[in-house]
Amino acid sequence: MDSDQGKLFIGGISWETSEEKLKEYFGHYGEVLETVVMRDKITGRPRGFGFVVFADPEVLDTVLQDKHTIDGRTVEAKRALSREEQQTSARSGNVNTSRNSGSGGAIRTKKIFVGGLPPNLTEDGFRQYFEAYGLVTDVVIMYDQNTQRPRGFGFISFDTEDAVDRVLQKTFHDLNGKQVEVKRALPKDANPGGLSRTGSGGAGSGGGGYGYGASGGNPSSYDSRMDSKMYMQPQSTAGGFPPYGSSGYGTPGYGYGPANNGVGYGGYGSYGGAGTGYGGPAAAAYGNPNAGYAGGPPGAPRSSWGAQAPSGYGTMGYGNAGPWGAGAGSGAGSGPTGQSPTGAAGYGSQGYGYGGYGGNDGSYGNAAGYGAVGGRSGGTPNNNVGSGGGELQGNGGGYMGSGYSDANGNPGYGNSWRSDPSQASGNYGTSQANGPHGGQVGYGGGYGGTQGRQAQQQ
DNA sequence: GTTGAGCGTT
Repeated sequence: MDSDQGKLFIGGISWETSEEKLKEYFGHYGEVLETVVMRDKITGRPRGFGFVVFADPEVLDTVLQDKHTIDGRTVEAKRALSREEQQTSARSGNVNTSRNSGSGGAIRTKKIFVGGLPPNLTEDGFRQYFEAYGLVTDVVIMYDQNTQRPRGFGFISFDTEDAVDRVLQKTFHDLNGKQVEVKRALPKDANPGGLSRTGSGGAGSGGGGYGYGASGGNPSSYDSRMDSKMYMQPQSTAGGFPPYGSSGYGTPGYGYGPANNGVGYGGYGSYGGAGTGYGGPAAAAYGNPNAGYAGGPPGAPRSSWGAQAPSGYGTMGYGNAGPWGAGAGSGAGSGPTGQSPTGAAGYGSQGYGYGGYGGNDGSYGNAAGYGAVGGRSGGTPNNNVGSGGGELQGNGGGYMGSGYSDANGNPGYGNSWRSDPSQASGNYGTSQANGPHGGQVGYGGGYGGTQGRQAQQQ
């Protein structure tokens, strides 16, 4: 972590040792930017350790080789671990590795948290300094609600992530001789939890959903859409979304994603709700991704998620889930847990969503289109269906009816589908099972088919 | 006594 370059952890210090003392002592090795002695928040009693930050990280090499005795105690100096590393138990000696901060990182935001602000700093002064890095769209200095005293931190928003990256090139900035520390702003409101509810609840969230989908594969666009709501931040909060992260989302961006997803989904959900509206949010991506998923909720597929995740996710099923099969859907939405298991449900939903989607894209307008789709999907995945699908499409006509049956190939959607777990369609089937949406189900299937079609036509 | 703390409208 850049911010921790030049930072030493000093353990075992005397309770008598102050920041000043540390600074004086370590100042012999080089310029000390900051020292801190950690104290108990409540009692104020020193906790026996602190930190020293050198302007020049190379000084550490020397310091680390020496023994240090301060205030009569032999203290231990080590490279400071970043908070992230602390929690992840990444204990190797090299501190600067697993960090995604800064330019190279996948996570980007437009807002920066600025700590260590001098009390007398004005927003103007604050802004003027950062304007050197890009267009500043917002400046905030926080004050205590009661005392109106400056709280020592604030925020700077830029119009581009690039500007943020530039600022983050270094952790400490000198505002007229004062040192401030910059970090990416935390998600103010990114609570993984309530997502599905929230999202699905209001159709209004649709907008959010949109953004999401779009950004799905592409972290950068993310913020722009959700704006103030979500900020990704590399640190501890990430923990909040363990599942995702672990699953493969792997990249930080994704990990966070979940939170977002919640939102995004919501949006989708609304789509589904629309029922008619197939609208289409869904994306082309579906066809493939879903299939994979649906097919094998359990084991293998998982990995696939990872890869496809970006696109697929967004769209997928969450949204749908909401509307449709409440049960399943919500599960997925809620998230983390839902992942694999829910996946099943969710997927099914997805199918739906797609369907709708496809409808839009493709044909759209026609009901027929749907029908066709339905058939299609069925067909594609399954042998039998195949034929059916084709027909349907051609007809356009029987959207639901024909489509469905065909797709299933069998009367019993749910069952038949299930029989073919491996297939994407299978999932759809499942979703269909939900019932109300059965019609939609058809869609889902149709969707996939449609896509193929379109492609062919084109 | 050995790995931090501050995160939002003004």
